Amino acid sequence: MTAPLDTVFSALADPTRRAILAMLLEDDMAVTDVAEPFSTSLAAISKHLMVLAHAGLITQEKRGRVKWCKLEPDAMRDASIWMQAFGQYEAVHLDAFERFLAVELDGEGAGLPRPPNTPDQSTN
Amino acid sequence: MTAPLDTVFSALADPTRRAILAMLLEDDMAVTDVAEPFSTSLAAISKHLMVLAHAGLITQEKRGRVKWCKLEPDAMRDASIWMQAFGQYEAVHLDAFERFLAVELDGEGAGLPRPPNTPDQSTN
DNA sequence: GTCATCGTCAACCATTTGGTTGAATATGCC
DNA sequence: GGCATATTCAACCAAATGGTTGACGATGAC
Repeated sequence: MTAPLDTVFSALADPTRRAILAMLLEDDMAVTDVAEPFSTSLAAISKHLMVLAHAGLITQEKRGRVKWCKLEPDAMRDASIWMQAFGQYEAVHLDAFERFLAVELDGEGAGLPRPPNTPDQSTN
Repeated sequence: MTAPLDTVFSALADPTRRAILAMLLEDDMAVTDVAEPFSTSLAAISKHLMVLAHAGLITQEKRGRVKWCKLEPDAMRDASIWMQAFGQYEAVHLDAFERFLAVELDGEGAGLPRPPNTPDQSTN
């Protein structure tokens, strides 16, 4: 159950959050340690982490009094695939790509080329 | 001069805007035609188009009294690459996609990103 | 010239977002 | 128990976002 594209893309739209994800690429981290390099308050970072967790981009596990944050790169998969439909393939290749998509994701939520008239996926 | 990741990701965070991009995958469209399938006002769609243009995801050209919108998939490139930096460590699930990629397209340096450590681009 | 069409602008509104501070809740340590 | 550490909660604030409506400037058609 990957988070909706809305949630993932908007989580990624903030530079602080992207920087946090990059930090977590190295290793799991405690909330306090995540916050350390930033000049913003701990509470603000805590909120950012909640946004990331809500998007599925990280998971958090409390061990003792420390809450560990773990990167979940899989959560980017749908968004990444969605983008590649545009970024790498010109319309020529689209048909093949759609076939791929139909198998890989089931349409819902991807909002892809399924012709117009599907302005939205309710999951906001 | 690709738009900063902030701008691109936040442009993509809205379902209406993603739907618009998907429509433009088919063909260039006039503003009025872009707006047609949506229930929101033309002015609202016009704003969305401005956001997309600002992110570089589309370009607009006025011919006569009609303003044509054209998809600019290249603008997603940096964002796409950024995301793939995370995906590459658990490429297992991407196998199918990569096979598709290899067959359908010839790399074009589009290959997977340089290793982590390129968390962000300062250009905000 | 007149009229309809295309699209944006301006003013407004409600909601969300990213930030702050200070208090509160766990939990570990001695 | 008492204190320090780790994290969130609550209340607040300013700015941004997505939407609306009505007026307005261009442009094409007749």
